[in-house]
Amino acid sequence: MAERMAKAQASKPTAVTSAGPQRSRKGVQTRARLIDAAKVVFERDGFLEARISDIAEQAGLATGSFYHYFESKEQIFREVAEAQEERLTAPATDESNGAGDTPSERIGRANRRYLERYRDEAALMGVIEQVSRYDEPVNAARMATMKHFVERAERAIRQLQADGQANPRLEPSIAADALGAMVARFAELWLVQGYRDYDFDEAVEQLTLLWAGALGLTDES
Amino acid sequence: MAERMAKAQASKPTAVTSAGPQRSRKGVQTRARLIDAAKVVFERDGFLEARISDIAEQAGLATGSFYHYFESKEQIFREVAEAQEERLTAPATDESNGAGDTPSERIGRANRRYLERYRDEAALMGVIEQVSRYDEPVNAARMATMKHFVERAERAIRQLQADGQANPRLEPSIAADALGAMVARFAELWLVQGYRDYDFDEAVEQLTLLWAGALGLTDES
Amino acid sequence: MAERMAKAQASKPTAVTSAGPQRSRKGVQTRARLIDAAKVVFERDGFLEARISDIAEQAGLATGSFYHYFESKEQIFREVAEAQEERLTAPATDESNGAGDTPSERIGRANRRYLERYRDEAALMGVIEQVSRYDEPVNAARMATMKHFVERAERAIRQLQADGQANPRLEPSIAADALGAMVARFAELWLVQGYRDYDFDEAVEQLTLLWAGALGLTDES
Amino acid sequence: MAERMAKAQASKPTAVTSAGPQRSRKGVQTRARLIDAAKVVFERDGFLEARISDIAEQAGLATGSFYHYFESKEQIFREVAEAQEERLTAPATDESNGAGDTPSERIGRANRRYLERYRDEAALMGVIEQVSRYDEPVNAARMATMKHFVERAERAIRQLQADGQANPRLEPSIAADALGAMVARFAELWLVQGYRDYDFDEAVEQLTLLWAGALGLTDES
DNA sequence: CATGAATGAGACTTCATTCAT
DNA sequence: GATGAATGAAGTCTCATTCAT
Repeated sequence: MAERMAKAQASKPTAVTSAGPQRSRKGVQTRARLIDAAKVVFERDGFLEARISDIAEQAGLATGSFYHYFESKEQIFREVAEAQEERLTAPATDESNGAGDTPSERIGRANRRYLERYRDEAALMGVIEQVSRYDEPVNAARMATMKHFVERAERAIRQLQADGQANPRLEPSIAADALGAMVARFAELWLVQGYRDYDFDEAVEQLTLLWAGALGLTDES
Repeated sequence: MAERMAKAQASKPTAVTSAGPQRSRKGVQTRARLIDAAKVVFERDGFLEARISDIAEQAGLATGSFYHYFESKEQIFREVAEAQEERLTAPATDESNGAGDTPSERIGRANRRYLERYRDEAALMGVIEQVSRYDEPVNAARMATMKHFVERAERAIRQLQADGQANPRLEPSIAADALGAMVARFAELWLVQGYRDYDFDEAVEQLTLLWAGALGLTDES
Repeated sequence: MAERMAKAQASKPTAVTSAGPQRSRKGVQTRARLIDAAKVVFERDGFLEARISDIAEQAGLATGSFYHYFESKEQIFREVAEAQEERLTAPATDESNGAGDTPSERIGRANRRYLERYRDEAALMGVIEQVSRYDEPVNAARMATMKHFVERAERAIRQLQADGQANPRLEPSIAADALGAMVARFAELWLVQGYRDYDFDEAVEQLTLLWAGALGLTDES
Repeated sequence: MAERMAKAQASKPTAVTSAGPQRSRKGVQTRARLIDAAKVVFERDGFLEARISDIAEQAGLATGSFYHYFESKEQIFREVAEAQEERLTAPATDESNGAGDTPSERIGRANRRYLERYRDEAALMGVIEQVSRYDEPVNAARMATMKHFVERAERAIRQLQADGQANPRLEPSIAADALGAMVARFAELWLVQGYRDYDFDEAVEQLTLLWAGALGLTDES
C-alpha cells in the first residue's frame, strides 16, 4: 500500500459514479451489456488479467466502443463493485424482520444475510477484496459497506449496554469494528479462498455465538 | 479471484525459497542487498508499481544484475514476504512468558505481540495483504502464518472447554478461525488502511475482552 | 538439431496458417503489406538479424502494430515461406506440357522449371534453407514441397520400370529421394551460396543427363 | 542469407583456427575439456540455444573461464565443426583399399564411408548444416570438405571418360558437384531430419547404382 | 589460471487508449 | 453509435562479454 488510504467517507456509494452523457435507449442497453460483460470477465480473470478488449468482446462490441461508455478499466470496475456493495447492504426483504427477537437472533439473522449475499457472489467478492487493496475508490466503497454494518452494530451495542445486557467495559466502536472484521474476513477465507469447508448453518451459528459471547450478552438461552 | 486458492498446507514456510546456485561471499551480500532494496521499493510503491529496475537501482546495481539472483518480481517479493511472516510467528523473546497467567492474560499477550509486529511493518504488511490476493505462493505463506496462530488457539480452546472454562457449544476450529480473522483484519484496517486511529493499548485490551468473551471464559476478573 | 525433426506429413501446406480474426478491408491490406515488408527484410538481413521493428517500419507501421497481425517473427516467416513453397510447386503455365515428350525431356522440363523458380527467389530460398534447420513448421513446409516432387518422380520411375525403360534394380522411393536431393542441394549451392557460376542452360542439361543416366533410361538418343 | 557467401577456398581447413597463446599442460587439458563440452551442448541444444555458461558448466568451469580459451561461441563451434570435417575426410583406415576394384566398387566404398561417418555424428552434422547457413567460416569448412570429395570425383570422372567408360557428354565438374550434392543432402535428410528410415546397406547400394548410372558407367556387372 | 559478479545493450511484448471512417 | 486499425510508452528479460579478486 503505497499511500495510506483515506478513510472512507462516502455515505452515498453511488457518488463514485458520474452520470455521464445522455444516452439513447440503445445506448443505455449497450452500457448495461458492458457492465454485465465486465462482471463476467472480472470474475473469470481477475482485475489485473482482464483486458478491455475481452470485456468488449464479451459484450459483443468492438474494443473501441468501450470508450463510449467508460473511461477506463478502473471506472467500469467501480460500477460493478458498487452494484455488489449495494446488494450486500440492501434491506432485508423477508418478513422475519419481526421485532420480538432476542439480540442473539437479530445478530444471527444479520450474519446469515451477509454471508448468504457474500456467498452468492463469492467470485466477484474475491476480486473486490483484491482491487480494494490498490484502488482507492473501490476501497472507499468497501469501507462504506463496512461502515453501514459497523454503525448499525455500534448503535446496537450501545443500546444493549444501556439496557445492561452487554459488557459495559466494551468500547462500542472498537467492538463493532472488530466483530465486523471477524465476519468479513471469515467470509473471504471461507467463501473465496476456500480455506476449510464449513457447513453453512453451523458457520452462521458459531459466528453468532462468538459475537454474542464477545458482547457478553446476558440473554443467552 | 479467478481460481480458488489452494488451501495452505506448508508447515515449513521457508520451503517457498529454493537454495539456488552457490554464491560467493560477495554474491551473498549482493543478494541480501537486493532483498533490502526490494523491501524499500515495495513499501514505497506497492507491488504493481514497483519496477525491477527500481529495485536494482536501489541496490546500486544494473537492471540486468537482478536476474542473477531472482527470476522475477514475484520471486523476490515472496522472499521479502516470507521473512516478514517469520517475523510475525517468531517465538516471544520476553520473559513475561510466565505460566501462572490466566487465559485472558495469555490471549492478551498474544494479541499484543501480533499487533506490535504487524504495526512495526505495517507498510510491508499492506503490500503482503495486497499481493496475497493474486499470488498463490504469497497467499500460502500468509495462510501458513494464520494456521500457526489458529492451531495454537484451537488447542487452547479445547483445553479450556475440557477444563469447563470455555463455552462448550463452540466448535474449536471455527472459533479459532473466526477470532484469528478478527484480529488479522482488524490489524489491517487499523494499521494499514488507516481506518480510525485507536490507542494501541486500548485496542489490545478491547480485542482481548472480545476474544475472552467470545469463548465465554469464566475466569474473568 | 536438438530433436529429430518430425517427418513432413502435411498435404495441405496452407494448413500452417490459421484464419485468425476477421479483418476489415484496410486490415487485409495492412497484413499484406507486412508480409511484403517481411520478405524484403528477411532477404536483406536473414532471419536471425531481422527485427520485428524493421519489418513494421518497412511496412510503414509502428512496431506494436505488428502484433495485431502476427504473433512472432517465426509466424510471419512461416507465411512468407509458405507462399514461396507454393510458388515452387505451382503447376506449369506454359503450353510445352505436350504429351509426346520423351522421359528425358520431361525430366529436363521439370528440372528447368524448378531451377528457374528457385533462381527467381534465390535470396528468399537461402533464408528458407536456413530457417528450416531450426524451425519445425518451416521445415515441414520444405518437406512438403520435396514430397510433392519426390512422389511425382517416384511414380514416374515405377512406370518407366514397368515399361522396361528404367533400371529395374532401383528402388523407386530411394531413387526419387536421392535425385530430388541432388537437384535441391545443387540449386542451393549454386544459386544461394554462389559456389561456382554455371551457365543456366548447361546446368539444366547436365542435371538432366545425370538424372536420366541414373535411372538407366534406354531412350537416350 | 544476407550476404552471398564467398566461395570456399581454404584448402587447409585448420587454417580457420588460430593457435592462440602458449598453454601450460593444464591449460591444454582444460581447453580440450571445453571443446568436448561444447560438442555435447551443441548437439543437445543446437547452436542458437547453446549458452556459453552451459558449455563452461558442462566442462566444470566458471563462465568467465571460457574466455581464456575462446573468443566467442562462434569460435569454439568452428573448432568443433572443423574436427568433424576432418573426421569426414580422413583417409580410409581399412585394408579394402585394394586397387583391383571396379569403378562402381570404388564409388560404393566412398559412399559407404561417408555415410558411416555422417551417421556416427549425425547430431553434430545437423548442427553444422544449420550453422553453415549463417556463419561463413563454418560454411567455408563445409565447402572445403565438399571440395575434397568433389575434386576427387571430378578427377575420377575425367579418367573414366578418357578411358571411354563414362558418358563423354558430362561436364566433369558439374557432374561431380551434383552427385556430391546428392549424397550429402540425402544423408542429412535421412540421418539428421529423420525423413524415412532406410536400411543402411540398401541406401548405400542404391546411391551407388544411381551414381554409376548417372556417369553412364559401362562396367556394370 | 580461475572465478562468478556485474554490466548493458536491445529486442520483445503488451494493451490501454485514440482516431479516422 | 460502432468499428477495429494504429499507436507508443514501458517494462521485462537475456546473455555474451568484461573485470576485479
